[in-house]
This record gives sequence, structure tokens and C-alpha cells, in this order.
Amino acid sequence: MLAEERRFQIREILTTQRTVSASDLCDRLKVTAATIRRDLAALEKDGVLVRSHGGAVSRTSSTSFQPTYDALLRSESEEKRQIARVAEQFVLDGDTIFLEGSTTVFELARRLIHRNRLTVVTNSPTIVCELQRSAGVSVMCTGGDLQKDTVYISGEWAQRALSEIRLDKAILGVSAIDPHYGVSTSHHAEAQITRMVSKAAKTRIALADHTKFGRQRFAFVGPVTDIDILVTDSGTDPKYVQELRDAGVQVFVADGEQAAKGTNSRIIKQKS
Amino acid sequence: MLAEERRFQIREILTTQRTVSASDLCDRLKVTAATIRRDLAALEKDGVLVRSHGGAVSRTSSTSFQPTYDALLRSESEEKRQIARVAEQFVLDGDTIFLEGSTTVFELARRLIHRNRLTVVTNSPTIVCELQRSAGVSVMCTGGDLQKDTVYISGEWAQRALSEIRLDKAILGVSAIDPHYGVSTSHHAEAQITRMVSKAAKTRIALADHTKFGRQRFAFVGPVTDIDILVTDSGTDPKYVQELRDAGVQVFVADGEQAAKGTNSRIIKQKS
DNA sequence: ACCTTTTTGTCCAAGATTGATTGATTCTCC
DNA sequence: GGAGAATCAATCAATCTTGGACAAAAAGGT
Repeated sequence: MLAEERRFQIREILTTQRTVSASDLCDRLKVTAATIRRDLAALEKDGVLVRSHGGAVSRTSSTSFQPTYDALLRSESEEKRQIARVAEQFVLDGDTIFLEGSTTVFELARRLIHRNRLTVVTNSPTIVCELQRSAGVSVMCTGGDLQKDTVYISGEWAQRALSEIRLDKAILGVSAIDPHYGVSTSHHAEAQITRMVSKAAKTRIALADHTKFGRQRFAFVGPVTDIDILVTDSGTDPKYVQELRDAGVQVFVADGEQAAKGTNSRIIKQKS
Repeated sequence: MLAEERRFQIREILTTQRTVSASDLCDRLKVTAATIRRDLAALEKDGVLVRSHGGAVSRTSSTSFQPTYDALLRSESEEKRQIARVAEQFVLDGDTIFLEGSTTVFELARRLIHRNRLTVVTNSPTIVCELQRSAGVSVMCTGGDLQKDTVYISGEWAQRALSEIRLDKAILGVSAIDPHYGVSTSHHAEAQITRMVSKAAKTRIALADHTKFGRQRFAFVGPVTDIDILVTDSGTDPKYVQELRDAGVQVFVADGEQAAKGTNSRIIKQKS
């Protein structure tokens, strides 16, 4: 193996792990500790990592994403991955879609890396960074002001950009949904963006895990009937699911098996 | 076999493999190591690959999942950090600045995280993600199309955004600078963005490590006299430094000590 | 057929990488 | 705070790689 390749693999490991032990690297890369130490020294010099006794620690993001640790943690949940798995099946090659900044949607974004002929418009810098690694997905970013607490770009530039485009599908991360009150969010600016995206898209697909149901937030986005398809996880109260279906929303509940199988026959059947 | 055909095959191999060892190529193409070395040298000159001890690494991100090796290769070196350290001292609290997408500028961005009352406009999603963690820096992102090989957003949305703003300082990452030819870059879209940013800023600060000097790239950006301040590292040929100073550019050479001390007295003295 | 240019193969000294060894340093557990 | 284990930096030898020089071979032009 080339020395370059070996060092590259160390970097790859560090994008998923944050820390590695030297002995672990010896095993995985089949070289002696001396070589590993030299590699780590070189990578430290390049600013990729910081060495510590017995191994090394990744030096923040630079290469891959790495949102705030907070956001990273919240995105780790199994439910969100299952939702993303189901939602992925609605995205077809050749589509032009909008991905709204939200942790659940981010999970979906990373699943789209291997797609071809996909055009993604997003207002999330994290999603942009993630999809930068993809060769088959072309990415556009709405401009605007960065909201610090969420990972969200809004503002006048974003609005103007959105007023000029039409989308096949809008994938929206919902932060509060109540069958009667509708969809709401904490920030007025976010609500505005969501409304514009909804208007520009032929199909609106909302992703919401079970914690988002029955809640109401500061800024009203729109009634639930604005949503065409909603994907949630199996932790959601069936009462909410039924109420939404009664309102005409197609609801998909992602459980482990369904997502694992990944066949979309069932979904297509439900859709018709 | 024609040399052309052999080199084509090397490229083909690299679209599926990311790395090849020289000895492997000898076997597969039935030529001696000397020939392979010459081929690799030629392909490196063409920018197809990057040589490394014992073989070569692909530079194009043709396989769909290529963790942008290009970006990794040009990763942060000690020189870039030193340049960033010096450049940081030109950014004052309260400024409104533009940070252009480039690895050197990225190093500067991460140093600005702890600033207060700073407004940053950028076209780099990586910089947005990095500064998202900062409480005291407000961030705006120009929209537009994501350039995959560089980490750069350009296009119509970006241009329109830039036409509407005025900046105290523009921090530009320079990819090629020649005292006579001026500043140039590989992508036409990048050059356009850089020109617009330069126009919108009161002061233009360029960051360029020693590898960028004496080079000319595809798209012309502007003459060196468009630059007010240039920061480089101590590896730069003094001839270039002198020529730029003669042209009226304030040049600062970042060496280890100066950057380590971090006192800006010396710089302020030079400025006056 | 002859000369020129380019490409390829061979040889060799200089340089780079790796694994092993040594003694010093640091961590962990008691 | 101390004993034992692990890890570290520094060094050396073995091996592989590199780049330059030069000659042989191939290709191209007259």
C-alpha cells in the first residue's frame, strides 16, 4: 500500500471516529507502530489531527462536515435514519429537489451522495459540505444570513433565490406539527423560507420524528394540508397519524424492518 | 502500444482506483519502471494525478464517492497557518469582511471564531460551517452553484448578492500570481467573483503561499496593483516580493517567529 | 536510404520508506 | 508516590524508489 493511501485511510477513519489509538491503526493498516507514529506526525504537521499519547484526535472539521457537536449528536438517532431511509425512495434520479436545513433532512442528504443526475437546492451549509463529495449531484445554495442556533440560511437573498426556481420535490424538516394548528417553527425567518419552498415545489415531503407531534411553536408555517407526503417513525402516536391521513396527507411510518428491506413496492402501493 | 494509449489506460485505472503503485502499472502495461515514471510525471504535469512515493493518486473526483482528495491534498500546511496568523491582524473587530473560498483563507476563518462584532460574507460552505460555531461573528453566505473540485460557490446568485454589498476588507485566496501577468485562476466563474469582491471592498488583502508565485492559470483576474496587501510565507523567492513591493503592494512575509509572537507592532510600523 | 527526433530501456548514485532496536518518557493502577 | 506497562523519539540497516545520464530502438521527415 502506498504511504499516501495509508495516510488517507487514517484521515477517513478520523472523519467517522474523532479519535484513534495507534495500536488500533497498526492492526487495521498492517504496519508497525513506528510507521504509524511517523504518519501521525506528518498528519499533525498538516494540521489534520492532534497527537496524544497512544493515538491521535481529529482536529475539527476542515474536510468533512462536522456541524456543532450538538447537531451531530441530535442527528445520530436511529429514528432519523429510518425516516431518511424511507424518504430516500421518493427521490428519483433526475429530480430537482430542495433540502431544507434540519438534522433529519441532513440524514437524507448523506444518503443521496451516490445518486446521479440529481439537482439539489438547499439552504443548509452542512448539506452543501456533505454533498460536495458527490460527483453525480449538482448543488446550489441559496444565499442569505446564517442562523446560528439552527443550521439554517434565510433572509432576503434566500427569498429572492427561491422566488426564481421551480422544484420537483421539497423535502422539509418540520420542527412542530399539530393536526389542527398545522406546522409551525421557532423562527419567523424559517417559516417564511418554508412557505416559499412549498410554493415552488410540485410535491411537498415533510420529515418529522415522533417528538415533533402535537407541538406548537412561535411562527405559523401553514396547515397540514399543505403537506403531500409525511414520513415519521413508529414512535408517533397512531392518533396523530390517523388525523393526518383523514386530512388527506399521505403518511408513511418508518419502522426498522421496512427501512431495512428498502423495497419501495409497499410505498408505491400505498401511494396509489 | 502508443504512449498516448498507455497514459490513457493509466487514467482509466485511476478512475476506478484512486491510487496505483508504479510496480503495479509496470506489470499491467508491460513496460519498465522508468517509462511509468515518465508517464506519471507527464500526467502530473497535466493535473490528472499527484505522484507520491511508489505510485500516484488520482486528482479527479470521477468515482462517485471521492472524499475530495484534492481538497485533502492541498490541506492545511504550516505555511498556511502562519500566513493566516499574520493576516488575522488586519481584521479588526467591527469590520465587515469577505472571505473567499480557499484553503488558506479557511485557516484564517477558523482563527476568527472568537471575534466579536465581526460580519463575515463568504462564498465557501466550509467557512460557513466553521463560523457557525462562533457566537460573535455574524455570517452571510452568497448563494449560487457549488463548484465541486474547489470549495467554491459562484454563479448568478452569488454575483447578484455581491453587487449589492460594500465591504471593509476582502480576503482573497490567490491560486496563481505573477508580478507581470497579474493574478489568475483556473475557473472563469471564480475570476468573476473575485473581481466583484475586489470592487466592493475598500481594502483587498490577498493570501498566497510560496507555491502560487510565478504561475499563470486559465482565467485572468486582474493586475497585482489591484491588491493592497499581500501576505505570503518565507518560502517565497525574494525576487517576487521585491517586484510586488516595487509595484506598490504592501507585502508581508510570515515566518514562524513573527507569527508565533503575534505582536502586530511590527506590522503596524511597516504599514505606515 | 539517411538523418533527426522522440521514446524506451538500463545503469547507478542519491534519497525515501520501513521495521527493528535502544533508552527515555509518560501513563495506569495500586 | 512508586512499580510496571505502554508509548515515545532517535537511530541504523535493509529495501525500495527516484531522477539523471546514456545508449538502443522506434518513429518521422527529407
